[in-house]
Amino acid sequence: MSLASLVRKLERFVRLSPVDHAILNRASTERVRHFGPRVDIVREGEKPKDVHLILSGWAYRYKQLEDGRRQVVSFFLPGDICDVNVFILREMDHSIGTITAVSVADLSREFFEKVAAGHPRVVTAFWWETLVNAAIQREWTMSLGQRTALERMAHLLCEIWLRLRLAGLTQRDSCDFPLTQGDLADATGLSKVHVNRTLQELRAEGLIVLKGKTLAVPNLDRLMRAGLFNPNYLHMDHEGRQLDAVPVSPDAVAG
Amino acid sequence: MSLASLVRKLERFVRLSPVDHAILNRASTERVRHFGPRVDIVREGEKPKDVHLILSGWAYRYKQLEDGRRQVVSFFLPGDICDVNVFILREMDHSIGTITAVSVADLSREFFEKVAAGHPRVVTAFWWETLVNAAIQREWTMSLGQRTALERMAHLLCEIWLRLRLAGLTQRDSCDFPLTQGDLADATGLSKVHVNRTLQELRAEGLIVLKGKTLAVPNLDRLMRAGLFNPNYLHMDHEGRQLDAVPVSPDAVAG
DNA sequence: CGATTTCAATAACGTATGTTACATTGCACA
DNA sequence: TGTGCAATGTAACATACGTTATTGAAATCG
Repeated sequence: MSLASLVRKLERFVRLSPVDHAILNRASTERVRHFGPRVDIVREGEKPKDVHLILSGWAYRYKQLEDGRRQVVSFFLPGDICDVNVFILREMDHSIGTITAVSVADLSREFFEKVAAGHPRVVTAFWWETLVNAAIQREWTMSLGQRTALERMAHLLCEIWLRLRLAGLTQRDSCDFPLTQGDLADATGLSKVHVNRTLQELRAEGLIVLKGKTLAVPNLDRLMRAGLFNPNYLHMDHEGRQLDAVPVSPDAVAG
Repeated sequence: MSLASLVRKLERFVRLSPVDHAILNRASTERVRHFGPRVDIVREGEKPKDVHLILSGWAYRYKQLEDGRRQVVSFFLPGDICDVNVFILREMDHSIGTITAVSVADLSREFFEKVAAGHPRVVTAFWWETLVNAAIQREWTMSLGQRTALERMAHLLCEIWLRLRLAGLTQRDSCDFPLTQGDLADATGLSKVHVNRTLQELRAEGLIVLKGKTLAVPNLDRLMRAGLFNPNYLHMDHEGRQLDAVPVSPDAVAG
């Protein structure tokens, strides 16, 4: 229920001024909405009105075919911005639904205009967010096209783990993990049964401990190897760090 | 070898002023490079320097696993811009290679700064380009995760067809089509053999005529139905058309 | 313009993953 | 504090697609 995750994430990449912080803070407290778990925030076909900033909880973006086949195309974790500047499009080409209870800040067109006019660092940070999201989507294409079920699952878990860590939402080697096997099936393009088999296999190899709604990753390196995971696409490091002398936090990502 | 395709595409979405035209024209003639077919323009791991505008020819973006598995994650057709503002990232997470001979205009950081400062219509147009590319990537995720081989292939062909048409590169019901079955395999996540089988099936049903390096689509509607193709994700129509009274060209997309 | 490589086509066979069905566990809510 | 529904787990069986191999047809090139 705060913008801490967003700021933590962006500041790894760009140094934000006090004024930048102020405008972000204002935007993320002005119009906040709360949703229960498993409800739609936005539906395909609607006119996009605001950009959504996830303050807390997990959500996903999904698409559906007429016959019901459903694909989760991305996950939204706290600190994620759904689609910078979507409102320039006439209608949504996908839906956004919640997984857990979610708090969302609605960011208006005017907010982005203000940012564009007077907050170049925030503009850069939002471009970074946009480019990283595009890179993630490409990596999913790679996963679905080339990785085996086991690799795909391991890869997805690595990605979520690192994104959560960047947002400050992991403890030691464990994290909250509200996704059901059905969710994982829709995201990986596998059947629920095969997701179950695949998770069993990852468990058997000691790569994950997944029980209830918590995930533990005892050895991230091994899980990364199992998923042929190369973190470069998350672009978690950046030149700007040196240029602007942003302090590098101790749990900087391996890579 | 011209920016006609880019302008044609963007103007369907946003009305550009003479000054906008001028800056685009200048940028696309200042630093032009020519490449032969089947060569890399950019390699994964490199520092991104310029943004590439494809003036002529076909290219693709691809990623590769250490063991050689390769996925084409997008195609670039004339008028496409590779990644608006990539240079803010430290290194490329994918490679870009040519399919045919290709002419590329290199767009500098300074160009984008100039655009941001004084050409709001172009800014909007570039955001549109960015958002549509993201939507295309999501649709590929959908295809790879949920569509069968036949649907996937039909869908891809529809997409390419419509994008070519938007760029003004189709004649009646046919177009240039330089992709090999190997390229299609890398893009659809299928094996070359199965791509062949799938194309045979599409041919047998009269949905495509593909021979040499030309593709004909005798009945786009039928091909779209075979691919469960919904063109909304290409966002080829827009509110701005009414607002700015941009003339709608006669071959406006169905859907 | 013949040599060489790439591309397309087809067949036989193998397998990763899907499907259906049902049992078990866990958790929300009465 | 059960009771019902969702989520997980497992087995038996089915299939869409992959793999390997071979051939012919087109490009490409010396």
